[in-house]
Amino acid sequence: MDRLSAAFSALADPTRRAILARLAQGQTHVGELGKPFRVSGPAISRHLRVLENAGLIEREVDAQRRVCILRGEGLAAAHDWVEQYRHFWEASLDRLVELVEQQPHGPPASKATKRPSAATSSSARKTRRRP
Amino acid sequence: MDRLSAAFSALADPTRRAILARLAQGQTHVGELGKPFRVSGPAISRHLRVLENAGLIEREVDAQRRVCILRGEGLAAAHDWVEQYRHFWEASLDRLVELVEQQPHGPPASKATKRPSAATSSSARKTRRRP
DNA sequence: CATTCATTTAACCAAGGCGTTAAATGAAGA
DNA sequence: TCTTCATTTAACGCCTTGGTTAAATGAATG
Repeated sequence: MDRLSAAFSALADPTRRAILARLAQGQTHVGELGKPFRVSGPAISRHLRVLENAGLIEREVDAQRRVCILRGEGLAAAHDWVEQYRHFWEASLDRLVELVEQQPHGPPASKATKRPSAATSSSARKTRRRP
Repeated sequence: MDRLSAAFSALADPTRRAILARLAQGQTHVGELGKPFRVSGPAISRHLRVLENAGLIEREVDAQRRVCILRGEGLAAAHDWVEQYRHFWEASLDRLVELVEQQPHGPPASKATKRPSAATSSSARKTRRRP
């Protein structure tokens, strides 16, 4: 399986995403990682293997414990792939904003009833297009 | 299955990613979409169903043809999730850049042998952190 | 109306994913 | 060394996935 597919596949599981979220706050050992979930040890162990194979985490031996560390680089490829499509959802949000602003009872502090271009109105979103 | 998991799961297949890439250039019908792949019609049909259930595409009926349209908004959640981790891979790239710049035979036009902070050297990457 | 084209549904199979419990491994500590 | 703790491996079951072929559906066309 290619690296990109492996990453997306690993991210498709909520438990694994939660594990990554936990590791984002700092490294921990396997037992600690498994605590929040009502699954057996072996199940956690396999989730970690999946994450490791996808290049999203790394494991280090600390005596009888195995410490897991987030490897953010593994997410870069997935990020870049999705990033290519950013303009598609921003474009449709622009259309939505336009539509709302065209309504007779538009947003309170709105000065214009219709914005001139999609590029300007896309700034309505949290994740902005860079200027 | 939650929406985020569905999106990541849909993206985990190279054929489906290729279909999305094709749709990014414009809408097409099913037959056209399936041409590049050596899989049967039903297989393509099911890939499209997966993409549709994940909210990544939309299908419209055009006589005997079914036209597929990319729905970029479906990628926004996946993007935002991964985006949270951006600082992790940028941080490690910073460390790499630092390491390279510390070498005796560093990059030609380099002025300093060691950069002061991670934030500044992260600009070495294509996908930049916003200021 | 019969045929053909485009696509989906049905039925099936092989492979893989995710969970379990039981057993193996290996370091720490009594 | 014997025991205990932390984790992994092995072996099993179940459900999903991705592919196939054959049949159904439904619009277009002769």
